[in-house]
Amino acid sequence: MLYALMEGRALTSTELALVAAVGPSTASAHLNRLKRERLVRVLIQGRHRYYSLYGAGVAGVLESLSVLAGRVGSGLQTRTPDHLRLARTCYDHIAGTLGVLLHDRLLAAEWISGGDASYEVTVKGTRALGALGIDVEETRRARRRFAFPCLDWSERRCHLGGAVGAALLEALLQRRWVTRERRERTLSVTTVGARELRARFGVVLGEEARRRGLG
Amino acid sequence: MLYALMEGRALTSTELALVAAVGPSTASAHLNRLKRERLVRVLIQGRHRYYSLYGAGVAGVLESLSVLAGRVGSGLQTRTPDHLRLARTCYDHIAGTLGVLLHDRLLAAEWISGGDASYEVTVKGTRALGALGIDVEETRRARRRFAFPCLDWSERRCHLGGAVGAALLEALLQRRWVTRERRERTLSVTTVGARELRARFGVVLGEEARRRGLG
DNA sequence: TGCACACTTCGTTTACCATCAAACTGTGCC
DNA sequence: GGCACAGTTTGATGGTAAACGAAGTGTGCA
Repeated sequence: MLYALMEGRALTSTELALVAAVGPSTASAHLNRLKRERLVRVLIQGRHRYYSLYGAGVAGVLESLSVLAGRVGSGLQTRTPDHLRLARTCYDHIAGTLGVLLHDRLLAAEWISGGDASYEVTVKGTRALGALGIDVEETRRARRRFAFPCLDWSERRCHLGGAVGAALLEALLQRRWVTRERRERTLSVTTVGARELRARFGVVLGEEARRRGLG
Repeated sequence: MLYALMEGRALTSTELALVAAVGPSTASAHLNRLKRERLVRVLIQGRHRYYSLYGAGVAGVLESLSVLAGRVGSGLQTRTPDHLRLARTCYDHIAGTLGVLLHDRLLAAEWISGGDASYEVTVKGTRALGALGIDVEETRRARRRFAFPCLDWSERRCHLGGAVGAALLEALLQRRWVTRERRERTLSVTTVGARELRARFGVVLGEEARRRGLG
């Protein structure tokens, strides 16, 4: 949860529960404790509770801890379960190997452009996404960040976040190119999905075909 | 155990068991885990196993954690041994009461200026430090942070970190105004040092004269 | 007014981890 | 060789904390 908050955005308790892959009641207990110990602060707005890191000090410690864990573990730090590494959701968009590959292809094909803090969707991209049933102009009107590079936890590279990323996930789910696993953030790529992703995006998930059987 | 090792001395597993108030077998289990995770290293000498922190990174994280906990814990935090409180090194610069006092004097005398994230050395400061044998321009070329306020673990106030801080410690050691204690991060102020620090910086370590005898 | 939603509180269960005693390994010393 | 010491390994035990479901509170929207 704390690392999720490192991105700077304030997250609701439900979102944090998803991130941590625990139930809402469990998340609530944890967040209460974190609040009591002054590691997070909470902003109540209507029926939402927005949690964020308490201050720069906390962020600093987390940063130094992660550096230590990274430098230290040498081998064993990337102990992310395989099913989560391959394809999963990050909030409401696609993360994991699949997310990163898609992101890179979108950039290479010039569907999106820019970088750093935010992306734009090109004319070419608008047309191509339209063909997938995504209305980019409508997406643009959502009251949230439009498109941005979101650092991938397991891959340490970027995938596509924001309203466009969410719309893309929606579209892939709609067409059943990917499906959600129950009670997990894990995504499965279907047989059709694997073919289409390869045809349309040039994305090949080598290990995917094998693993999908395992669930 | 880790905080006990923060003093710099290598401790045996029995000593660490005493510190943690657990049985030797429990301590052994914990130390094994810490070793596996590269938080401590062990040096086997005869039938003794000397444990010490794995590196500066670990010490840094512990330091920052304790600072954070200090803000948090409210009551019970300042149980720092006196010899460490007075004067010690923090990586390669001066910390403890002496470090904080020096820092405050440097600011007040306008040898350094700025604050927050980093300091500059003023013209006046460049001249004054030059008189101590410190070439500020050369220091500036070091590939590291130049000068910054470093939060002091025991004092909860800032001392001077970075290349300038390191150069200052070097200069004081060179002139034997302070000396290193064996196997510790503790620093001792010599008789000459006490006089000079008072004359040149207006720094008075009231308790120092008394304590220095104890070593 | 009523329902959906966000989130919390409560009570229970379960799994895990810390701890210890006892037995074992290895070193040093007489 | 034998004893004392330093430390580890093993197996058993108990306490605790993490997790969940169910029920409750409060907010927003139709």
